[in-house]
Amino acid sequence: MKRRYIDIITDNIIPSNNTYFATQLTKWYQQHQRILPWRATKDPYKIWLSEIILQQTRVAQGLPYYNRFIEQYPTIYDLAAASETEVLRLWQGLGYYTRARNLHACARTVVNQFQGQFPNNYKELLTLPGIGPYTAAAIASIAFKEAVPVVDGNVYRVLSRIFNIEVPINTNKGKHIFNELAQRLIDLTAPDVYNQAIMDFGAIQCTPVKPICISCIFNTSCLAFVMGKQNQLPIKLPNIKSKKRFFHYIIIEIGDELLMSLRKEGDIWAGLYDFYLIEGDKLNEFEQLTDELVDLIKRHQLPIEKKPKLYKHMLTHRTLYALFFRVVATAAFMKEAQVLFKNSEINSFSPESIKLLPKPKLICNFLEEFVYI
DNA sequence: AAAGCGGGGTC
DNA sequence: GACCCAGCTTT
Repeated sequence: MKRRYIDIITDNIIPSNNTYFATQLTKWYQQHQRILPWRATKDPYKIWLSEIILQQTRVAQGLPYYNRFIEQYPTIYDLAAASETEVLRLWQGLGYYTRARNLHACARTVVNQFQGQFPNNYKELLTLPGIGPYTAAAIASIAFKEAVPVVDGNVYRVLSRIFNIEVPINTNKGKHIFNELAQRLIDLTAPDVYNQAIMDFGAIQCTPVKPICISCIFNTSCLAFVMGKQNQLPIKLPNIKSKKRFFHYIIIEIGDELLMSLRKEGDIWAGLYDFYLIEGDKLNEFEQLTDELVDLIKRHQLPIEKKPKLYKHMLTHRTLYALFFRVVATAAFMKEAQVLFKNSEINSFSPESIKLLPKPKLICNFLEEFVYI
């Protein structure tokens, strides 16, 4: 009988139907598990919400957001009935805002096409917006006890160390091997407990830096620890270098209102509000900016106030440098400026209404520092 | 396969 | 500064 390549590799790591790992892990979990609000329920809505919030996000950072979302939207019907802007405002500060837009879209899909009930299996869950392989496995196993393994950052780390797997985790081959191994290790009778156990184990014991090997239940069988290389695993191909972007914001004041701009899809902060933005390949003074609105401001001879602070805003793969220029508009200026805004969503907002708009952290920082709201 | 997408914590 | 976090989507 022909054996698949993947079986030969994983057979070499661990025989199929091995239960030692799951048994030990579950025993550890019963003593050390974290008490988290989404664990006190089997409501797929709450489990789904927690999983979306926790994508690339630490529990400590996501927890207050989870509580606010449950308070604001106790059921999926409440979430589906909200506006996308309202959902983004509640998501403000958490980052990766596509998650919030997909969260909202998914709620509406479940309400409109699934009668308000989440599909109860991995394959169907995978078709919903914002639900990928990890999240589908988490919901299917935790809410519906389907025996599909979760493979997240914790699982890559725990398995790569215990079984000394040196295949890079951010490659298709790596993903395939870790998935295959995880499928062999999962407790088929309690996949919900097992999946949460391995993630808690990664978060509490087998941490990214300085894992607590001294008290680890696997410290006699963990191949990485035995070889003293737990800090070298998992292997990850190097990330791309961080690129710089240079933002020049023009803040246009009309009376006590400010012009705010709704950011479009296809760039960072889609769906959030900032100011009129001129991007360049370097930082420029106002006079050097080549832009229609700048020309208009010059023609009307409106005074420019350059804010003294240069903002340096670090994202994972971007470093943003931002300068802010303030202009007090006249009626004549605005009449001409409206023409330039015809293809954008730029409107004036009072300080009170600006508070309610979803905004990037950079813009929040600026507004706070210059006491605009 | 590679790139884009946030913000915060930690060393 | 580098790395990581209960990853997903698009190209």
